[in-house]
Amino acid sequence: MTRRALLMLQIVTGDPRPITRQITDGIKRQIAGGDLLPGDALPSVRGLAQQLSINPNTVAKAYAELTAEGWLLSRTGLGLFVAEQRQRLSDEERERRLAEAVDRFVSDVIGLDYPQQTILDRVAADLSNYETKKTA
Amino acid sequence: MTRRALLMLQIVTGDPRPITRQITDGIKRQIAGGDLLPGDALPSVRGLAQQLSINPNTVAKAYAELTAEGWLLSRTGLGLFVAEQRQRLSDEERERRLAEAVDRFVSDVIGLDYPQQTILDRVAADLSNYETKKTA
Amino acid sequence: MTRRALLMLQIVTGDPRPITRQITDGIKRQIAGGDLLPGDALPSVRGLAQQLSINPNTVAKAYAELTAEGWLLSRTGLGLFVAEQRQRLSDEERERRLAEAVDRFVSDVIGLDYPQQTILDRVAADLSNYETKKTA
Amino acid sequence: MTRRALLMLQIVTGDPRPITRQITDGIKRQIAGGDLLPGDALPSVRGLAQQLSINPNTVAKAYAELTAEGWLLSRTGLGLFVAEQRQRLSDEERERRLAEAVDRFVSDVIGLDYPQQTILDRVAADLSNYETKKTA
DNA sequence: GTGGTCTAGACCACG
DNA sequence: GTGGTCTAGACCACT
Repeated sequence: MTRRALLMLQIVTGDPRPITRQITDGIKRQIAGGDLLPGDALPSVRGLAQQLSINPNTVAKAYAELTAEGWLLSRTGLGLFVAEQRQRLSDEERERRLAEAVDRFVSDVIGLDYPQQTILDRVAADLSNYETKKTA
Repeated sequence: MTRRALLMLQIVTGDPRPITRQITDGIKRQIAGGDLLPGDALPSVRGLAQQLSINPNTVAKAYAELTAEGWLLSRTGLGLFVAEQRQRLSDEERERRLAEAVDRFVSDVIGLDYPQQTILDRVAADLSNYETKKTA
Repeated sequence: MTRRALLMLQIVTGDPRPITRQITDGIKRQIAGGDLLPGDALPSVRGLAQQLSINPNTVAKAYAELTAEGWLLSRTGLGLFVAEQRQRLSDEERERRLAEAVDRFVSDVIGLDYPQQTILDRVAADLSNYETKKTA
Repeated sequence: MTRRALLMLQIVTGDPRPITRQITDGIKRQIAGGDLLPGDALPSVRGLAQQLSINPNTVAKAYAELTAEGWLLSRTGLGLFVAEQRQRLSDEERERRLAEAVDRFVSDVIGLDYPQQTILDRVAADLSNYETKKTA
């Protein structure tokens, strides 16, 4: 039996991230946080597009990216489902991506004049939403 | 007396960041890290463009952004200098930028499957390069 | 100095593969075969679309897939370039993909009534186009 | 005397192949491997559909494809049976299919960075499951 | 009904 | 000039 996910997503027009990114980020977080479990069915492309009042192609693109990255699994005619999570990337690639993300993040927050600890706390707070739920 | 900065900058072709961003990031980090001091003069647009083998327009754009954000100060006829103290952003703007950066960062590293502590350590390590130098 | 690649590609309408796949396959083979070297610039999206008489979006999609898979590197405003090849996938993922490809291939050729050796020779012939050139 | 085949088939949800393809592949392999012999009766459309918990239309479509390709033989009122000998495809068609399969396979495994010999060994191993049984 | 592909054309950021 | 995003609508295969 497959659960049909509700997907609490909302598109924010003022968000600097492109719509596709907002969708992929939202879904990744829900999977990482345990709100979406492997095997769960996602809303249909057309359905989510209507719900968010955006073009179906935009949803399809977001879904395609998540599928390519191994988060989702497409079963033609049936729909899209949350995939079993597995380690797809090599250690070198993971390290490279972490380094890149850290570099970008630090460049972003430099000059905002926040104490280092404040920044770390904020990251930890956001991050811990996922660590804990996944192991629960 | 004004120091004429050397600007140890290099454009990395493999870097996903646009060139403008690479320049602004590099300069911001050098100022935050104390390698560039208030009053130091920056290389001329043409000079830096030649040094980096890129289009002068790109350098000019990077300088313009840094000036707009208060990192640099233009003294007409003399060139650009590191500003005495940066123009403070409003608290709302600072908070907005921090939240956005954290959000993006967490989305980037989710799914890389690193322990939370590892991620925090990496951020702290990069961040502390600047904290310490600034207070020194 | 960057080479601007010629890209001997042609779209075959009778080909069962979608156009996007024909493009990605063709480029992957040229990279794997050493006809395209890291750093080489690819034809522009619009240019290749015109050359192949297809929609620019189709080319863009093919390029985007190759970029996501690490074959190409996008430098906004400059164009797309052949990336340095590195091991992006974990050993488990590589093994999984190989197994899947073998399984599909065998299913495809079963019942064609070719001797096993004939099939292997054909695979070897195609495969060796790339192995040898890469090490050369 | 006709044997009623058991058909050790199972639909794998994680499989990227459409369900119809999973069925046809499975049956073809069992025939090629000698597990299903000419004259053996196949499970009814409804029975197999129920056994696999899938839509009867899907089973019917798979059976229709196999019948069209000469693997199965329909005896009206009695059901479907494994054909005595498959209808031979034209040499041109066989060659076309082999070339297409090889082309696709090589495109799939390029970039996985396996030594050519490893790939060939894997294909040979899978392939020999059928060659040997058929000649035995 | 489902997702996937392709076309067409507009708009934006970067160099 | 470059690629990237989004919209709109047509067509196909699979269930």
